[in-house]
Amino acid sequence: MSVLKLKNTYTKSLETFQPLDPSGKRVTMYTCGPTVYSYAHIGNFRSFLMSDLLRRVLERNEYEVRHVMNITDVGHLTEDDVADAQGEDKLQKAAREMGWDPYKLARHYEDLFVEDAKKLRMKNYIGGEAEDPALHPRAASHVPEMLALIQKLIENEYAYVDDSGQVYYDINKFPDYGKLSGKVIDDLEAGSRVAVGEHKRDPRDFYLWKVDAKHLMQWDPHGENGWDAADYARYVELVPEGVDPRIKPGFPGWHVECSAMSRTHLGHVIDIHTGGEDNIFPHHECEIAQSYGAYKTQVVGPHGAADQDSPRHSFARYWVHGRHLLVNNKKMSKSAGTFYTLRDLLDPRDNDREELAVELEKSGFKDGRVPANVLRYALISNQYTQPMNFSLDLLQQARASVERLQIRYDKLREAVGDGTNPDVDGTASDKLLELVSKADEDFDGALNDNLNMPNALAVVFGAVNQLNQMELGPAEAREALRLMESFDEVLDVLDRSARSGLITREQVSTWLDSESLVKKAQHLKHWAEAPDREQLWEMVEAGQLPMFEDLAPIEQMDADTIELFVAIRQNARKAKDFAVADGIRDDLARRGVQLEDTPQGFRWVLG
RNA sequence: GGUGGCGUAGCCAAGUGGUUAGGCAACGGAUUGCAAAUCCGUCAUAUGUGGGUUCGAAUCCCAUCGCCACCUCCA
Repeated sequence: MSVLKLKNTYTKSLETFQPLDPSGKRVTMYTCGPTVYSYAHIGNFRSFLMSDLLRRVLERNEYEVRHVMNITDVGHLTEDDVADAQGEDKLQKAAREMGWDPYKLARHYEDLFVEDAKKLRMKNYIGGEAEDPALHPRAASHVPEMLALIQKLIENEYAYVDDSGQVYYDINKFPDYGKLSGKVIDDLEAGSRVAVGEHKRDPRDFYLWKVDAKHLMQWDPHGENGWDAADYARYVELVPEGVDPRIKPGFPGWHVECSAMSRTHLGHVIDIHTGGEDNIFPHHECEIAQSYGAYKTQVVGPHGAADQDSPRHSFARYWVHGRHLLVNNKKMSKSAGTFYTLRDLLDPRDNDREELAVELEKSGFKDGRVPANVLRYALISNQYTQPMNFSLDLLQQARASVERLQIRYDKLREAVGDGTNPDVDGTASDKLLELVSKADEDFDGALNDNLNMPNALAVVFGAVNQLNQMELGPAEAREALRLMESFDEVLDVLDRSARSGLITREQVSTWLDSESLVKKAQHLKHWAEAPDREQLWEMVEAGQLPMFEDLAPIEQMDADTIELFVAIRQNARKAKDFAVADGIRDDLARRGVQLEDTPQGFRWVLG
């Protein structure tokens, strides 16, 4: 097994990954999650999927990953910046515009986000993990922890309270501020682009606690006003002596939430912290400053004793940042019409994007909708260290790639069968076993090389190509299927249900010669009085096929129905009545069943 | 203005001194009643431009053009 290497933003170098856990098993990972004031867009999801990919690669390396991704539902201002905190809270602004309570708005968009995340197969929202609030902490529910941290900062003299009762971080106390982003802090022109807060000691100081009477989400640090009962009980426990009396009722700064929540749910020092590249400065820089100021968190580098002499004043050992997604090589822009939420692409017509739907239809997307697995593939298909230029072309290519994998997967599944064939338990050829183990290893190698997905996909398609050239027995198919499933543990783009089948020529000729065809016809529910065999043939021969008009919709297409039409079609083919045969195939296709003639028989695929 | 990054065939995208990664598209062939799928082949000895170092450069150096990001809300 190759060794996982990651590009650490902090050191700007490729580092071998080693967890902090002495047993070398457990890995802690924190991702800055969405601010839930609107729909998440595909750029957000590219970033979150990078974290999902990293997590899956860690699991492939047999680590047990505890992945926390927060929900920001308070404190993120419209004009947040390094020097001052002007502007309105993003959530509050959106809530005001919709005439909603900000808590309601946050939960609304959080719920929608979770729906989207599930569709994109983000593992931290699949299964039991989705239900674990500790893995998806909400900022507004962690005000006790944030105030405790703020109090620590004041006690340690890394923060100060101004006349109005607000709290600021004192940048000058932390010389390492700027180490993550590589910024020379003196170069940040003090106050030139932002209004200097009157009460700040240095214009670059950032706020930890803000006082604003107009703000709807408020907490009183010295009483029960604004508190959820359970949170307040925890607060009293966490800060029994109370916080600095000068702090006035208000709300927390954006940066402080991640320091507090990652510590609460993952511990003092964590292994990996991820986010989008825009988070590097100032958000993550501020998180580092806060955690160090309050708890003196520091890490020695991953390379062992040599680093003991120069610990980094960071609470995360590896910082991993994804580059942004662009459209037409520019940032997404609503005014330029290049802004896409996930929903816009999955279901444009339901989201008032008729033009987009038409464009997608032109590109061959059925009903103008992009399947979620195709979007997932597109968003993870290049390396996270490169900006991604999103386009319809990219989506089309992703669709073709996913289809190629799906077709191979389906055929392998058919070859393995339902497990009743005793040959499945046989021994696969050495050649096949070698192919499988090499592909699996190369796939690891590519992913472990800083998540090099293009190389990993080259391995996948190389293996598919080789498999396509081989005649596979059941035992070989079984091994090959395992390989595909192993790839898909990371990619997660395949439909793994039994969605295809093969009807042999022998089966069809049996049906044609027996009453079983009529039985299949009678199976169709809409025939109150099913035709007998003779009537059925009359209909077929007359090319009437009236059953097509009101055939059951796709969800009700089952094996019997498909088999009936395959038999009828085969009869027409034998009679060289290709118009009827092709008509049946086209009709089935419209109902979501692809039919293929192969030397072995007739293959059907749902989808 | 400061800092960082990128320019690889029609498109996407690896490769960071030495045997034309891979995918998509298009076209030709095999197969097929027609399709679909699959295979073989073509596009392809491609690397923004101009120099330099080297036996050898997409890869290193210099210059130059173009694009992007962060520094200001952002994933």
